[in-house]
Amino acid sequence: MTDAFESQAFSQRLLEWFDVYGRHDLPWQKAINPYRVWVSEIMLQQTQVATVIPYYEKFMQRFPTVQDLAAAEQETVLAHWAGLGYYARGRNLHKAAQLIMEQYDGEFPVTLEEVMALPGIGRSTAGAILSIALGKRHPILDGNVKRVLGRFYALESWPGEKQAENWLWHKADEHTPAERFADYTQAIMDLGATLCTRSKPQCESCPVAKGCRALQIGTVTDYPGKKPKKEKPIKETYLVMLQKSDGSLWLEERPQKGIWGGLWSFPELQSWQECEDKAQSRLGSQTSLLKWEPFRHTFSHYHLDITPVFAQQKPAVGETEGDYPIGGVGRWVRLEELAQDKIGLPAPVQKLVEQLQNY
DNA sequence: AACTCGGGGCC
DNA sequence: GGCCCAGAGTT
Repeated sequence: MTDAFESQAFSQRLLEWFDVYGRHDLPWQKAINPYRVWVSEIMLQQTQVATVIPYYEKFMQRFPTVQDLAAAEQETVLAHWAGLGYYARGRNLHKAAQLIMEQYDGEFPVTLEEVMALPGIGRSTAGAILSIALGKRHPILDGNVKRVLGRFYALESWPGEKQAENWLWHKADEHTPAERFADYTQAIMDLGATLCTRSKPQCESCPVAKGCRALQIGTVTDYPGKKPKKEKPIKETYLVMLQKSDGSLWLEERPQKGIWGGLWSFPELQSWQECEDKAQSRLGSQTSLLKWEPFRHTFSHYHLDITPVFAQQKPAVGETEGDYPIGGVGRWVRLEELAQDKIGLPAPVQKLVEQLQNY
């Protein structure tokens, strides 16, 4: 059997399966246009469909067009992103919207090079947008495609290796048909998301089971090869909750780079001494500091052991009630307002807010 | 090629 | 608690 024939059989069987069993009712499959598809593709990066749907609905309601998104404040955009993670996606989406307004007069670009030049869009996302929304033939290579093809060919390498990735791109292109590539793009992602899943794949229902080398070998989940693992380092930090005698809490906007970039948070400090200094400068000397039970927040690449510190200002005679302004971007916010989910807060901070409510 | 960004699902 | 997910940007 030649490779050309195999490829055609692969896409044909996949498309026939997609027509019957594929997902055709996802929110971004309605009223298809480049903007709607683009937003969905960005939200779906490293994030599952079920998680994305409510965020997508709210986002599109607030920013129905690329014009609306470009005109919004970054803070507003990030507030709609809060809880989705990878906040650079939200910042890049906003930046790219403004770029599209300025450079393309609001019309989404149509070439692979132009689309890939937009912040937050790599080769795979560009291919998905161009094929689904603009009817152009481009392969994609996301996590689903890597898994499906990695199994179909019993790839022993980890797809993160450059050689393996190049080889997969070649196969992805080879399998992309000359017609119906928008449907094909959806089809291979649907297969990976519903049948060819990471664990417990349903090979008995798979349209390309015949020809799947991993299935022939027997242990499908052994393919493609796994990422070599390494130890996560442990870092320690303090989150200090400064509360004025009127009950309001001090928030600071985090720098764009680094964890929780652009989100509002309690000040993050490296030592107890810094917490004391911070409390002194913002709340004055009549302040009691209380260490709360430390807890762990784990990122993909390190553990962060957080010690919450509660600094409460006592109203005292001879001490002014106002704050003691020292440099730094921040503001006082009432607890009720904080708990209303209006401001995008990092998960550990949100958790502390809940504890403060019950305090 | 390795590291940086995460919340959530799933086992 | 580890691994993985509709990845891309930076170093």
